[in-house]
Amino acid sequence: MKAKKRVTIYDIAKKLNVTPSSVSRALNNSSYVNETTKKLILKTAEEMNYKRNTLASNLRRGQSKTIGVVVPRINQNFFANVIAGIEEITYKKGYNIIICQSGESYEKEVQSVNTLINQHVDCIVISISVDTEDYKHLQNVIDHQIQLIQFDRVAEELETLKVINDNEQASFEAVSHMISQGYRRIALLEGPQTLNIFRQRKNGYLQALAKHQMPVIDELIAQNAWTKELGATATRQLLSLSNPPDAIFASTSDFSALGVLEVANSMNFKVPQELGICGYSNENFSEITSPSITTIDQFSVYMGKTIANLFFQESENLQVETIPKVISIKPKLIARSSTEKNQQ
Amino acid sequence: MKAKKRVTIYDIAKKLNVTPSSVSRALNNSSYVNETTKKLILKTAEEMNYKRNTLASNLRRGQSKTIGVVVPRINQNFFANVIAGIEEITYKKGYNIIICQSGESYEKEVQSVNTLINQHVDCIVISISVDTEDYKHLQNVIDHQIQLIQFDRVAEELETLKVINDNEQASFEAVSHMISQGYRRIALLEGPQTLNIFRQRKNGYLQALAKHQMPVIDELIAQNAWTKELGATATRQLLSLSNPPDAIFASTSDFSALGVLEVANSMNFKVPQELGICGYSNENFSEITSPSITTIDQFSVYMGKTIANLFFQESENLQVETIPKVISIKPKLIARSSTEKNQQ
DNA sequence: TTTGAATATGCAATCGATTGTTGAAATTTA
DNA sequence: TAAATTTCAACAATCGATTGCATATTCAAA
Repeated sequence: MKAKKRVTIYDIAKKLNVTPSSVSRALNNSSYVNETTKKLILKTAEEMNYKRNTLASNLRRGQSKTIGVVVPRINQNFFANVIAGIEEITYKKGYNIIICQSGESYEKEVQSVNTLINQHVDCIVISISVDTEDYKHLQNVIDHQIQLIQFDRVAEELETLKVINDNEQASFEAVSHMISQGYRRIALLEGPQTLNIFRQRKNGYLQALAKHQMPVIDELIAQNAWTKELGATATRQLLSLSNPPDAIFASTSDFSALGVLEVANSMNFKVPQELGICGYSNENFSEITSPSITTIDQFSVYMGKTIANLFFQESENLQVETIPKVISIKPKLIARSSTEKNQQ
Repeated sequence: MKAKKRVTIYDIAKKLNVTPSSVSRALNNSSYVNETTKKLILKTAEEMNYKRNTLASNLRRGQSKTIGVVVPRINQNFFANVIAGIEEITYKKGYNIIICQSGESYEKEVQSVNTLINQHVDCIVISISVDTEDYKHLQNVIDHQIQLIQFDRVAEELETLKVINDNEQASFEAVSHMISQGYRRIALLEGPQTLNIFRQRKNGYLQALAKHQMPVIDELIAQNAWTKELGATATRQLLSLSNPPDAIFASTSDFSALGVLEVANSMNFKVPQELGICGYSNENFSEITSPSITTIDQFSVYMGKTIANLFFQESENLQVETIPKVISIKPKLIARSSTEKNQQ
């Protein structure tokens, strides 16, 4: 049994003794077909189990109705949520999304972007990897007239559409909250400063300290503590200082905050009385640790929807050139037990 | 400034005064081109920033080098991990994946599958939604000669490639473990029985009871308790019984197990002494609740890799018809504090 | 009956890349 | 040097759907 060929508009045309043009017009609901023949064609197409070849259609039309998404990892809550949000909107408009993971590698990011350009996607949505330090591949996207939307981790100098969180503000609020709770030696676990989001979060931390006339103590700033393990290691060092911090802001993620909590427990620091903890991202587990962890919600699903809507707005709005636009979503501080020093 | 057209092989051909055929051959590294011209063409293509139009290429070649994936939700740990696993393998082979979410709706699942057929994907990987009760759309995939791989939640009667967990065995082991820990009245939170995985987990539960000559008590089996909220509600009822259970197996997910834990705490049942709890899926939070929750790891990323590898094996193996094949992955029981009755 | 408009359909080019066939030039062999 | 062979490139068809233009048909108005 050899592979049957798929049914094409030619097959339908032949069967009904009309031209492929008419079949195509009928399927696209064009007005230039007789109502009767249109119905007949649609009925026959249905019967013959015809499926349009989107490849051919897109080639002819010069668009693909596809959006490419590049993220470091899809099995990371934040990114999975953003993608879910994007998909929810694009689906309704009949668009598909192609997903690529950069795995935090520059090489793979470039390759992913190239694949998407080859695929003639109508838009590329990207959150860059830690490794990414030059943006030729992104410039390339623009040069190919493909809409580029950066989100969360963005290359600031590139003038593209951006959907971001106001990290600095959120971070500022988190640290201010800790100060108002009575914490006085607040340590910072910072992420790789190549990523703008981590720079912004550090800024927010510094500004909150400044606003409250508190000194910046270098030994309380731990670099590159952006996983649970690295967070734990950094915490071990911090808590071993002769004058240890009374609070730790794990600005990178709730995972590192979790590392902090575990080390604090094992070293017998009482949370939140002797050590306040604040994380970032509102991972689902942060609510159920004991004590529950204060964190920052980024409205990730909403962010995804915003990205998709932005794309559709821009593509309907037929300006010759896109005006670089930045949509900033204000994250929300979620105060929980891990910073309730006052109440104790 | 009007949109520049993209560079095509014709542009390259014209510039170098050769034919498009030669350009194509050079780009595909065919042997029917002179080594010198090949190098020249490749160099020029590079300079002109040429990107192959995959649409045209695929149309001509009759394949798309694309795999479609349909899952209920992508921002659910298990599915996100499976997808990550698939992507890891397909990426290396130069394949793309297109993701669709069914959102547990039959309608949307059918539409997603149709879109993927239209896209001429080479393979469709699917885990069906709760709502799905007929399989015409899947049969349709087969009729279109598209490789179909079902995973996790599968339509058993359809003869396709399948990658599944041995749910029954895992469930059997989990309940046996609880029995060996000394629990005697073990309740079951079951999921919608339309899904095979939930039927299998129930079977495992029943078999474990049977093996240990324990009676099946109807009032200890709670139907449709497959979210955190539903799990909590069911638990409230179970613990209010005149003769409440001394353990609850939340066979649907760790989320419902979490619901159980919270209700147990609020109703002052001591876990694990007075109430044992076992979940399913090994969500990352199950390790850090207090007490930590016993659960079952499904090796989700590995499952994704298995799926992708299976596809490539089958497509290389040029048999005329695929032999329905089922790969079963044995999940692993992870015993934690929530079932440590013995040790207390 | 003729003219004009409206409607419906056919024809053929096009999107960009691939590939089987053919023929010319270059190289090897006799 | 002639014949045989190899190497390389051109030509043209093809994948399936879309669409501008041309033509045919129908019907109504003049």
